[in-house]
Amino acid sequence: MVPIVEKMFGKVILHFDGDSFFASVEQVMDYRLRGKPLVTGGERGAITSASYEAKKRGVNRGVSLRDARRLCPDLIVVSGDYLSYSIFAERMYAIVREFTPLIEEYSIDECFADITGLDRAMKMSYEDIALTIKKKLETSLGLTFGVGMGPCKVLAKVASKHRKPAGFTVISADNLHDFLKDLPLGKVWGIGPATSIALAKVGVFTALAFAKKPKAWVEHHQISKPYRETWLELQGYYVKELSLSGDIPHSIIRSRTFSPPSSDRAFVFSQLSKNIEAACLKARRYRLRSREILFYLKTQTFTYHGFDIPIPLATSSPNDILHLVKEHFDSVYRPGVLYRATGVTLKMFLPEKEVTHDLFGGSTQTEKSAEVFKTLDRIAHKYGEHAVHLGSSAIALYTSGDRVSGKRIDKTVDIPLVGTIRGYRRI
DNA sequence: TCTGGGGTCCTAGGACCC
DNA sequence: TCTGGGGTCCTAGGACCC
Repeated sequence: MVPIVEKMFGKVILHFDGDSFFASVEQVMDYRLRGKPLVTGGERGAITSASYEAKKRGVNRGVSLRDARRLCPDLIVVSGDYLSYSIFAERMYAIVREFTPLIEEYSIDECFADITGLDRAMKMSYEDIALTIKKKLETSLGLTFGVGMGPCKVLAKVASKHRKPAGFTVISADNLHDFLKDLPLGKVWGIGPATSIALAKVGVFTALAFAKKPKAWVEHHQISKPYRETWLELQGYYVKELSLSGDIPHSIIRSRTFSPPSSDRAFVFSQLSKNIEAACLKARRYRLRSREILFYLKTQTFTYHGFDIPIPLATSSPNDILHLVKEHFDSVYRPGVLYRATGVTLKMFLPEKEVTHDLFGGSTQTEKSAEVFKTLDRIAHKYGEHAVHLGSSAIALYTSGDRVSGKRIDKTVDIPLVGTIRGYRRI
């Protein structure tokens, strides 16, 4: 067999992957849940994470809640508590960061770390370093992690997935071939259903088959950049750089599905308003202002209708944005059409301090708004995210589906700056 | 698979310009 | 009969991820 790599690898990359992360965090936080079959995702009626006790009984992601309860009558279903999960994620990053600053916070339950050269500094083998970090994560957090080590992100990820709970796997030039030879392409990070089908059509089914294709083949088939990078990484080259944290996000998205779907204009607009408030809140947390916004309505048939609006003066105040959205809302909204979700994306960020002031007083208005929202953010911090909200978000906040809970809502589509104090949120 | 929510990145092709 | 050619910028939308 022809080796697919001739030279030894240059980089040492680790991938950490929390096992059944959400379900495990729930069990750490509440001892009564330990040792019991548990799933999270109750808030959406579908499983997002299953504990090992549940998995043993055949309850997994993809199984409907109804089937899950049939398989496992004593199943415990909880709603996702994403605030707690992200606190555990922060702790995970912090522990890995004690060993190296070169860490990519990839997702709420995963990260990559570059430990190249650390063997000399720590006077340990790379394997021992990986196991040391793994142990520290597990004892500090009370969770187990799958850990993979390889010369690049793609192979580190293949490795961490290899043995499921609490595994540690190393991929090196010696065993690369064995790991890839039976690995279906669709299981490789970055290769999804569309590309799997396309490659199957030209006779490529496994990761190894793809990795071994010559350059001429890759060029001839016009493989696009992300897949060329994957092709190289499967051979053991380091191509996909870690994106180190501290970078500002490229976009902030907020969307929410509502049930039942609605064609009520005021209701749909209000949902959008609520999303805009939430997106702006996050932008302010990063001290960013946006210069472009995209809003969309999603119909019951899963088609999206959106509108892109440039923002003349960078802002993170929802009332500024809502006035723009209001102008264009009716070029997207169609009476009688049933909508199931709205969403908003803030893009083109500028750090707060770099916002330029124009000559016509526009920026002073924006600055006043910004001051108001600074105060509101302090209130929100104390009383909960939607304690104070825009009038235009009221319907969404007080309505669940078509039923209005509590007081009567005035169904106007307007944007008064400040709404009502909504009351305390229980923590 | 009758389908949450939050992201990133890439490419084709049109608009515009000289 | 074949209408110049080339560059840059921008946007929509696809594909993928957890």
